[in-house]
Amino acid sequence: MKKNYTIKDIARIVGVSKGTVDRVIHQRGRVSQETAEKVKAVMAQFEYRPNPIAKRLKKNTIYNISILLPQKNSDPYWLPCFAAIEQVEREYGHFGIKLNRYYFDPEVTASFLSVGLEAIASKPVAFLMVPLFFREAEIIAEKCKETNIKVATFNNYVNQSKVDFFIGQDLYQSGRVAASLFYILIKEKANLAILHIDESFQNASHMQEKERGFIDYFEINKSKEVKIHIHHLKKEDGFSIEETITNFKRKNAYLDGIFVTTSKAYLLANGGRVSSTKPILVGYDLVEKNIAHLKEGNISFLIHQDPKKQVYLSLTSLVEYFLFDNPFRKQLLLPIDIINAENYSYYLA
Amino acid sequence: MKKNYTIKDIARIVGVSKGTVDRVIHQRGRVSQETAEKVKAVMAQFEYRPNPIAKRLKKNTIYNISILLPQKNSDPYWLPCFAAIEQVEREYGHFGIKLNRYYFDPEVTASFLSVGLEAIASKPVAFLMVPLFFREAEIIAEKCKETNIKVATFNNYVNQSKVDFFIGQDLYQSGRVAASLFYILIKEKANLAILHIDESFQNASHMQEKERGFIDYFEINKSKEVKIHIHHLKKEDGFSIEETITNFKRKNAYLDGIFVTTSKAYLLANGGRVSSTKPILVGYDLVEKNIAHLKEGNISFLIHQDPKKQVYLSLTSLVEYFLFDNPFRKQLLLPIDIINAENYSYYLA
DNA sequence: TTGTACGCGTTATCAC
DNA sequence: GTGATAACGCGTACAA
Repeated sequence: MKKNYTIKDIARIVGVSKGTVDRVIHQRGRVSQETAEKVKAVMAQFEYRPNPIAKRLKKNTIYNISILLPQKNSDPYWLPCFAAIEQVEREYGHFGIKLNRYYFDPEVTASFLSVGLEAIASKPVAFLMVPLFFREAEIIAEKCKETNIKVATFNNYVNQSKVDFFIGQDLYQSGRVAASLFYILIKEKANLAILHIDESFQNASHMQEKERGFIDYFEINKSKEVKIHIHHLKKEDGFSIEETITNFKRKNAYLDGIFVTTSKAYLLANGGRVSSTKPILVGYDLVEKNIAHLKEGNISFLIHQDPKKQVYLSLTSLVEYFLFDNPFRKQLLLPIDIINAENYSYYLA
Repeated sequence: MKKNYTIKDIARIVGVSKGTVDRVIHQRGRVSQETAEKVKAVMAQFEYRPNPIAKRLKKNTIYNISILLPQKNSDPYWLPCFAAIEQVEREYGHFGIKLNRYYFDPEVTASFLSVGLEAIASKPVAFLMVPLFFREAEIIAEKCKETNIKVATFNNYVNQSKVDFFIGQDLYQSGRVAASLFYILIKEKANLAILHIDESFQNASHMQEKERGFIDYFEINKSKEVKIHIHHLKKEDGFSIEETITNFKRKNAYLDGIFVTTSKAYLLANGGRVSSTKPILVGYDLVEKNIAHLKEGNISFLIHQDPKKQVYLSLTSLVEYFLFDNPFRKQLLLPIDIINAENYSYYLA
């Protein structure tokens, strides 16, 4: 049953005033050698820890954090992020944490850069972004470093030396997880495809890592005979993305399984079947359309990247650092959640 | 850019003193009708929320919470719980939260009851337990209700009307998840066993729920021909548990897969193979021995019940209730995490 | 019915 | 070098 010793307790025990103890704690000098020693000894003895509550009350400063996100009407993958931001606002608003949202158009590279620069123009203490465009992200990160703004990133890799914090998944390993699922889903022989569907922007390294992990897994586990085909799919001129997909399926009807490395697995699950046996589908992300097909049995597994948790943890890491001096890890890798029709509901919202 | 309005701001705007505003907030009366109205209006307009920091500093009370857990040298499943307790202590210690640990011997029913009663004798504001013995747990819960102690439970069900809070998994659904994994692991025809291994105490309903979910899944998904055998296994007199298991395997060598409903799947994975084809194993919990067999390929999947998260969330729910009046849900069901050799590492510690 | 003053623990300023 | 004191926002006892 330990009491929390206060600065007052320490002062009383040593026989000095609070002011003196405070000067020792904050090393402001103007304290004699011997009293300083005595104060330090007593603090150590009673395990004095400054009360962060009182500290906060006294300081009473506002910490502005800017957040750069894709605008709401873009990919629904980002939707849960907004809830995380609101949650942090609720939990830490009274600690002086203010979150300022900035939105860019994920179809337009220039928008990312300009809105990003706008976001840091107000000199927040920290800046959180999803670095969809790594070149531009680095430019912004460098600007932040110049002006002493902590830079946090989530979901997409960017050169680690440029940023203070990254949270996301190990993409190589998530490719392996996908492969391990296919491994039990397929028969002794199978034709599998890795399908990179990318409607708008480039995210090459992202996909490459998943591809590498997927291939590696089957290099190591050779007891089934697997042929892996790699495809990049973009919306073809004059065709809708759905038509492009249908075209792909027609041309590749021999495939037993398709690993979709983006959140677009539902596009493959959609529409009329071309071959009599549907290919096995494994994809990413619990967006509404994917969930629907998961329930129907058209998609076997989804890998959950938990964007909400990514945002929540990046923000709370920063917040606790500013409020309570809690150091944060430079990098956090979230679990690679395996989702099927029986357990998906617990991961929503 | 909203400011956090304080009681002083409100008082100044309305043109009264802080005291008056405070009386309105806490409905202590002794305020004229019209000033009360005016104050309420202004509070609503500026979205006044009392500052929980200042509140806490002023109140300066200590909240004792007692926790009843199995002693450390029992099932390693409980180990992560201790880390969760320490984390809550670190995060909330300065908010006046004190956690008091009490340990019972899970082999001895009477120990659960006596230590449990001891834990609540000191009149904590809340009591958290893992109700391994539901009869005794109810007795303790009733005692708590009499003395106005909030009762929280985790991991094991107990009559919900007796307790204020439960966190755990939907066991029926976890049985279904296990079944859905077997469904893709097996061939067109299979003999499966549900194996309840229970070395010491009874936990009948716990296992029954998992069993029900497992069977239901195959009732619904009939496209594979599955025969399900149900076995209860206890240490036989004169034999070690390992010998009992070996004996079981010999007698049931025809099984294609075994669903172990406790954390003891490693016992089945251990030892010499009896039949030439090993049965597929799916079990529960990331205890060290299970993980080892998961890596080796002897266990296909484990379902993670996240005891650490269970304890962390039960405690923070209680804590936030006492500190900040945050209401808590009576029941929280955690995700049913699907773990295999490729993703287990992210769920440890 | 209303206003004032004090204290919670910390920090910072000011006077000795 | 050191101690006394004000202030952060809130709750409350007490004075008016």
